Amino acid sequence: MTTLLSQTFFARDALEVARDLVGATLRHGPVALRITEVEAYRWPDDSANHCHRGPTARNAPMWGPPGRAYLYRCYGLHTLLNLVTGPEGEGAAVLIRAAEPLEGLETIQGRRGGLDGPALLCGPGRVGAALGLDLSFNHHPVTEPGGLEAHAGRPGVRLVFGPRVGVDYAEPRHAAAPWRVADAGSRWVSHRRGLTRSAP
DNA sequence: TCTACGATCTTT
DNA sequence: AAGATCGTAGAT
Repeated sequence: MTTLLSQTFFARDALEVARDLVGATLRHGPVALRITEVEAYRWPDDSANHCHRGPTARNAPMWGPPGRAYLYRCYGLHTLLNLVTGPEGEGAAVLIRAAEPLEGLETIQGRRGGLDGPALLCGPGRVGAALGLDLSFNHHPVTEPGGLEAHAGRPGVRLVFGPRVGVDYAEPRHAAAPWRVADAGSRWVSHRRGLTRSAP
């Protein structure tokens, strides 16, 4: 049996939540995924964060209560899933970058054109596709039963850290910050290069 | 309104 | 190495 993560769990600094989300489970219908790689988009000092320039229509979910979904469309085709962190009124979230399939493999493969192996779930666009998400999931509470849910996993995962992917537009100190977190022992991790044992 | 482009992935 | 493909931000 598993338990839903609480709103309190998400009401912390994005980096802390990111560390604790690795190993947790995402569920949506027949699909269950074990989170293996995430990135923290922190508040207030993070120029890579979508909220860095203040509220907009797109980033509205990030300013809302913790434990909600923030989805956004990237490059016109990929739907990227974030989980909102920190207290309401602060714009922070954790991007889900990769996961390992636990249940619903056939459903995932159906959504991904029958692919197999880590290519199925390594990369944030693939995670969104595997879970069958779209922008209508914005604001959805993953701390409540029904629809997309986040459940606690087993603690004690060995973690590795590194710079976030695709944030070269940010200030160098933010682009280089080791705010990407992954399961050291998992093969379901994208861009393994750049990850080290040293915590930030 | 208009324009440029992105927290990406696939194919060449 | 480049194309797909569109919502959004920032400019006008």
